[in-house]
Amino acid sequence: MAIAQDISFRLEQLILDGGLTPGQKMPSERQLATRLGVSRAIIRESLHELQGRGVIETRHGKGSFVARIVPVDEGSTGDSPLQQMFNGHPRTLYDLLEVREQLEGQAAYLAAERATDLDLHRITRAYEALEQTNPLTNADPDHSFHQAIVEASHNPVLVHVLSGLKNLMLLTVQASVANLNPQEELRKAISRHHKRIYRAIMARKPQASKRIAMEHVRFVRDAMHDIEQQGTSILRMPANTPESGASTTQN
Amino acid sequence: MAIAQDISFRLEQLILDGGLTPGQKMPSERQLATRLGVSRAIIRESLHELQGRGVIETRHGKGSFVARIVPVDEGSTGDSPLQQMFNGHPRTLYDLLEVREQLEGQAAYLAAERATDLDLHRITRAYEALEQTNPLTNADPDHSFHQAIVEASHNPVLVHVLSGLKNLMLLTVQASVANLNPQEELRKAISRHHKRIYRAIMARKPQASKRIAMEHVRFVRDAMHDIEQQGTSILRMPANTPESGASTTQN
DNA sequence: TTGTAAAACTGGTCTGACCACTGGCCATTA
DNA sequence: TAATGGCCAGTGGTCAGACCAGTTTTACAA
Repeated sequence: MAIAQDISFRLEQLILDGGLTPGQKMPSERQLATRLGVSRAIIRESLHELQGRGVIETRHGKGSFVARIVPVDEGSTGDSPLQQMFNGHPRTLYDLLEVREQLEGQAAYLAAERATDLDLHRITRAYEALEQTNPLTNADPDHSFHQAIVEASHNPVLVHVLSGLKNLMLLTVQASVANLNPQEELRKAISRHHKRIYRAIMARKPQASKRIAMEHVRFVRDAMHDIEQQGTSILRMPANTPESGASTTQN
Repeated sequence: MAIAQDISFRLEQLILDGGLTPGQKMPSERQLATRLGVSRAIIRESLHELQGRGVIETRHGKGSFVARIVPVDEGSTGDSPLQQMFNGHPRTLYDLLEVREQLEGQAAYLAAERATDLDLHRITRAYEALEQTNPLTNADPDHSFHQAIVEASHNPVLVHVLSGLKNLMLLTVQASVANLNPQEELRKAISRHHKRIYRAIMARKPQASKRIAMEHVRFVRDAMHDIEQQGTSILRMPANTPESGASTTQN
């Protein structure tokens, strides 16, 4: 599929399914380009499409904003309490992972329970590809692995929600923390987690799969939390950093 | 006015005023750029906007074509890709509740753990209002109750995701099942659940809150499942159904 | 403390390059 | 002759970097 279409789809999904609320400001075009790993031209084309659909509004020098949707006939609340909560309460990566912990756990559980032979084969292939890469420098195989598991849950809602959260992460994370800090120890721990998750699912042990998957997310969450607390020095990237891979923390 | 907007306006004029008819091919982007005296980037952004409005369609390697369908004028959402996903997918309600089970559980857990005095007060007020209504005929208090709990989790991501799922339910559920079938027994069970959830949160027992909340959702899920199995007659709603209340299974 | 100018954002536009797909032309081949 | 295959020009798709034009924040001078 064309990238621009994919991007506008993801942006719309993000807006509709819980990422951004009406009136809220979207990240700048340059930020979006960086975080989604595409050029600014693509971002602009996608934004124009959403503009055409009335999903967003753009103002020179200020930014793009989610359009206030006037519901069909509802004489509804002008400002949802939700929006207020969001504005004063910047969502954090921590919040995201708190939710993901539950969903990834459930996905692993269902995958262990419902996976077909084809699903297991896909998971295996993704796992093998994963073993040969450094998850901290290249998030793609990592993502594929988790994605395969989620899809094996055979719950489209779960797939959908987790996909939305992943997009949210791309927009939220202020520079990927982990992949700028390729700590060998962290890498090994994550690798160990993957192996355990993989084995539990292949052994069709739902409870174990769930437990391990949740532990995994919690581990990543705690690690990020620690890193954030340690101070900002870690976040400084060298001026000439090659964004090779441009991977974000997939965990 | 921004050039891109001007261009897309002129292009649309061109189409509407008879310059081009539906199905007809438009000049190439490079030609348009030359003739209108702007860069190709602008042309592309304008075309994307028209694309978003459904005025044209673009095919790689071939060109852009005037869309055959006459626009409904309103920026009415045709079919969101999401909705498509759920059309013809009868398991969806079940899938939805499967996900909600996890999230409502987590919300209850966090609420019991993090709720401020104000949060507890809100929950109490919502609960009291709830006690005086029949949740099967009026979903609003029910919704408020659950909403108050979710907000007390102080996790905006959780709030958002659950809000999205609720919207999804409104789109998905073909007629609310439960409230068409006001079975006294069901009503009492749900009421009992609410009381237990309320008490567990007020007592600040995270684990218990989570467990009970999950049981609650699972109960509703199973009930719906049973009802669906019993035959479709229940799902038929009168043609002229007033969506009054439009309450869906809030539980 | 207050004003104002500079700096640091944001979106708007342009350029020129390269990739990927489509369709037609044409030589080779069966 | 008819079918196959490669070549090539045209078209949309994407990218990087540059500069212009509004907006907001910062910092310094009065």
